[in-house]
Amino acid sequence: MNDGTVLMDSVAALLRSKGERMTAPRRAVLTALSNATGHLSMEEVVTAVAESAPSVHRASVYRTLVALSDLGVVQHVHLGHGATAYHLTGAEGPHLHAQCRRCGAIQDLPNDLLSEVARRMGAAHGFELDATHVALSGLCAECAAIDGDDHIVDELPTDHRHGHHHSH
Amino acid sequence: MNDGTVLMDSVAALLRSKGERMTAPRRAVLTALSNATGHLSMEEVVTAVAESAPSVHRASVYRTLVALSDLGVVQHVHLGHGATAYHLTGAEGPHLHAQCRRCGAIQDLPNDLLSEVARRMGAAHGFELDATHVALSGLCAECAAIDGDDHIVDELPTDHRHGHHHSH
DNA sequence: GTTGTTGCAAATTGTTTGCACTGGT
DNA sequence: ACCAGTGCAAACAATTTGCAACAAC
Repeated sequence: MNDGTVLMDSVAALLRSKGERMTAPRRAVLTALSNATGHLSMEEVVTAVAESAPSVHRASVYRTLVALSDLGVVQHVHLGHGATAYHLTGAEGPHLHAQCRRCGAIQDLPNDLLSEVARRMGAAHGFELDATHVALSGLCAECAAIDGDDHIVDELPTDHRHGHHHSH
Repeated sequence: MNDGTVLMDSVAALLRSKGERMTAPRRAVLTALSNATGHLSMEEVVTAVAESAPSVHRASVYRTLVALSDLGVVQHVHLGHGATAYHLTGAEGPHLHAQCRRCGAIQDLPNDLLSEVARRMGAAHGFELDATHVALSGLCAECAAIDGDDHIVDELPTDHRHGHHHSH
């Protein structure tokens, strides 16, 4: 549990400056995101919010996440499957993400990792890469070791995100 | 319209070797994928299949795509949003994909583009990158030019895939 | 004839929306 | 007091699944 008054106030100001309002659900979402170490899936946000404010409806979490995204306060990262992870902008600075397609663990990566590639893509195809927006896919060290013995999941069981899990 | 007899036969053999069967729906899906120049979304596969075999049910396309993926005959690429694109394995050799988050266009990229990065990730984090499996995100040349003037879509209207569209 | 596969409809899962009401400013 | 934001339920969309009929082998 974090103080978070500063965050709350600055976002409140930002909201008001656009004619929007700071409300309990929005506070709850912000709290959830700021207490989280890393990234949260929709489901995780909903769960976290439910703990601190059970009356907040699922739909409001969706709407809040959109609102805060528009504001630029939260960012989202598309993970391999259909899942999306959310985190406060600048929570830990801009960085890239890689997700293990077997265990679902997310790994943060330095944001300059792809800068050379980005430059090359820009030069060759005019494509302006935004690598922070989608997670790279692959196998984490642990899973790469276990590797081919049992078959690869790819379509994860709909929610292993974050943290390392290893079924065996 | 392509011949495709060779493909059909070899897949049929592969299927039989695993106790599975070559059926009309599967042929239709294979035909759809082999006639396509690039990648097809589920919707596009369904549509293409419907043309050559109207009696084939949506659900069978889903099941077929899974079956053929397990077989290794088709591959899928996760695009920015929840969408997934399918293509025959080796249709045009392994390659990377980048998707414009504004217009949704998909760009193929040489498969060695990330090899240096992959090496670095392997060395530093033990992460075994499989870059062909998820599309990179960014802005294509055209959209980068238009750029910031109207707001970026990101969550695409559920189906601009493939080919360039520019609403204005 | 056996059994993998299909078509269909119903069940899931994930997200959005219309609307009357509540609460921030 | 005004109107953005909320809770709720219903609408949507996308995908999966149980099952009887069917067809590949």
